Amino acid sequence: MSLHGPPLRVDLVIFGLREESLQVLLWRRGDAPYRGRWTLPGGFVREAEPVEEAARRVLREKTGFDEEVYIEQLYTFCEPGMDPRGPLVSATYFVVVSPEQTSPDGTFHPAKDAPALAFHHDQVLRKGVERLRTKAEYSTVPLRFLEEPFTLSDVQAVYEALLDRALDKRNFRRKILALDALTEVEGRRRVGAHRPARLFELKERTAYLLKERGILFPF
Amino acid sequence: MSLHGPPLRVDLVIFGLREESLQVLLWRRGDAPYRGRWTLPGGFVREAEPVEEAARRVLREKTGFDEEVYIEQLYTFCEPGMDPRGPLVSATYFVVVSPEQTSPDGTFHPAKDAPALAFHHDQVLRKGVERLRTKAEYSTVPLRFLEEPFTLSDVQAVYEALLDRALDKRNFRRKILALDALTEVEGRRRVGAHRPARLFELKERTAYLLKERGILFPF
DNA sequence: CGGGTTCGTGTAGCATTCACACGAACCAAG
DNA sequence: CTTGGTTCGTGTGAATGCTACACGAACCCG
Repeated sequence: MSLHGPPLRVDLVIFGLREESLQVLLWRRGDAPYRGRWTLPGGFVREAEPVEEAARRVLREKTGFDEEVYIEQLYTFCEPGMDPRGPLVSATYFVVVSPEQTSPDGTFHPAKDAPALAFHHDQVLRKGVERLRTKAEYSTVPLRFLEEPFTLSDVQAVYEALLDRALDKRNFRRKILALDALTEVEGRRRVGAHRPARLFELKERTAYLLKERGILFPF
Repeated sequence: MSLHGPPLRVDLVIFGLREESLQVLLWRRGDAPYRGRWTLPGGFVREAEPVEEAARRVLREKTGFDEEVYIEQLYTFCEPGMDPRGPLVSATYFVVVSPEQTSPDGTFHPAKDAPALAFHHDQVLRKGVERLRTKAEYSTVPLRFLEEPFTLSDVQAVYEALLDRALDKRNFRRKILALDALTEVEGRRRVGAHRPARLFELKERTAYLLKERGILFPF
């Protein structure tokens, strides 16, 4: 029974959508070990700081994203050998940002064929991708990739990117509207010489899980 | 950036099924603080010990359960004030045991209307119950409540207990068998003056999640 | 005012889900 | 050995939900 434990870190898997492709925010390490390798953004938890708060702080400090993001705990890693410098506890968080939230110092990489990461971060990224995929099937979390207001075509594009297949337009709309998670707002979006599109917002930013026979996909 | 972090513990939510009611294993604290209050079983992680290994060790040492149980990480808690003695990281695990695995030193309590727990353990228990409920809908984890071999009526009883409602016998059997997760084994179970029941085992103990349109319930 | 492109909408066939009832197997007791 | 009581084990039809599919509407630009 120890009076203190290993150093406690938070590491973040930050997902964004750029040009219809799922991307993850990476940093390049400046120091040894793993100098020059890519890592997930992260940092140490301060004394008497709640972990989740630390995660939000790191998000703010290291990426410039504001607090209007979706964040949830992903998994906690602690195995000797994770970091050559010594034992470590790494609490990881899963973050979804919209393109509006910019000015990260890191750079976004496509989530498939991301480069090999330092430390245990490959493992973390894999877990994040897996989590995102299940969220895409059962929840409205993917809507957090969008800035409000958005069109139904925007929404469909998000789900198609995450599920990596085309979806039928009419069926998709029926389904997503049946969730009763969107509200139509005033105005239309007009772009190019096309019919303008209706605009929507999330009804409640908190209701993410679809209870009650709420399996969204498959189609 | 600290050279060490707060002490690291594991705390366990251990579920069992007794007489068709979901129960959770609790200990009574002998020392201050919270002397005499109920807690989840747990313990500190040793130096250079992987957390999951610590969880299995605690499970073994404090409850006598063998390693043939279902265990997965639940959530990691770390907020100042969780423990009056000081800061702490509590990695929690979710465990399902069958009635066969006995000789715990703690005692089982019904999961609904469990007594108020010490520390942050009420929070942990709530999270565990919630996790179990979703597992009951999407996975075969509930089968781990049973000892093998079991009858289909046993299986139905487990799901009915977890979902807290009656299920139709014929539909249930069709559905559970369609998962192709069970294998029939030799022999019958005969009990009382009744028609004997066929016996089954889990086909693979590792395949828990139902992919591919695998929503088990609702009916 | 005509062409090009995206937006927005209904239906019919098919598959899945649900509701529902009764004979079979067994043991115990008479 | 027959009867009674209880659990085991099984099929079908109706309703619901899912999927596949095509075309007019709205707009801007040239």
